[in-house]
Amino acid sequence: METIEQVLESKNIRVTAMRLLIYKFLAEKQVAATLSDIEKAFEKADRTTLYRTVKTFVEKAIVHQIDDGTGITKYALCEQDCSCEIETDLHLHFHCNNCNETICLTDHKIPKIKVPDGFISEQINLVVKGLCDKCSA
Amino acid sequence: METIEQVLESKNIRVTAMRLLIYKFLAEKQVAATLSDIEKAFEKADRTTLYRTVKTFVEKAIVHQIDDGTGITKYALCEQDCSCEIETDLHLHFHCNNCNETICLTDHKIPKIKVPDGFISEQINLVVKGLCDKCSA
DNA sequence: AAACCCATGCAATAGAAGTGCATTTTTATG
DNA sequence: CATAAAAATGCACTTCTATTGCATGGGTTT
Ligand SMILES: [Mn+2]
Ligand SMILES: [Mn+2]
Ligand SMILES: [Zn+2]
Ligand SMILES: [Zn+2]
Repeated sequence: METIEQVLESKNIRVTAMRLLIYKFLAEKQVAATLSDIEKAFEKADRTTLYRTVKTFVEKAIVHQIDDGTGITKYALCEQDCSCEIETDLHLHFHCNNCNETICLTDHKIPKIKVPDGFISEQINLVVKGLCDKCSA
Repeated sequence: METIEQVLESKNIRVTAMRLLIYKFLAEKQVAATLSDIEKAFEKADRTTLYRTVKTFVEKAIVHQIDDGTGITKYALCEQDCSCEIETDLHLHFHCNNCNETICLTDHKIPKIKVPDGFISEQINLVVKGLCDKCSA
């Protein structure tokens, strides 16, 4: 089992207190977090620091960025050995219209999508909206 | 062949000069338009009017709203008899990473997506990014 | 003609995202 | 250990999209 420090170092991310805290926050959260969620969790810290920390995580590919259509970017830790870049590895995301939370469905990969002749597919974003398991009962 | 006036009236949208112009603008455009595109096309008109006109069109379901992941909402006329709401009728959208335009692939319906037990799917947003036919050559 | 509804215009606000620069903290180097 | 360099953090400010309140005015209805 890798420690958080090891995860960060393996991606050439300097270990700082703030980064450890944010990583842990994302790891414990079962749903994708907005920057504003992170702000609320760390009120002492400056917004810019949180913003840049998450940005670093995204650039170094330990966090992926989710556009669920709400207009607010969400973030979630990548799975181990995830290759966010590779099209065939991407999972789909579910956004609950009731509780407003967004969940990574890491076991549900995106099916092959056909595009017209002449078009070249590089990335795919697939978001399903509806009711999550907690809200559908 | 329905006139624009008839289209609007059939959806209980009052016909005004502005609305006819915006409808025509969207009809002639081959790609999805941003509010800012519409602004540039009608510099004499107030932004709010354009905003509310498009909003009306969306609410009355003659225009659909596209979130292509750029963070800027795009708009495109619905196909005739389109039912934007119904999951099975939705087409996918293509966003070109080069020319930055977004295109409705109205002939490419979204495949059936499986979600985990307990989740209820109501809408699906599928955006493919890459190179469009004009940019891939 | 009068009353009313609704589209339009203007001004202001909200909210997310991003940037420049000063300061502090960490790391590297002698 | 002392010091210089590099990187992270904090604060202020900006940009850009989206949205709302309120006044005005044109068209519709009675
Ligand atoms: Mn995810
Ligand atoms: Mn479309
Ligand atoms: Zn829910
Ligand atoms: Zn293109």
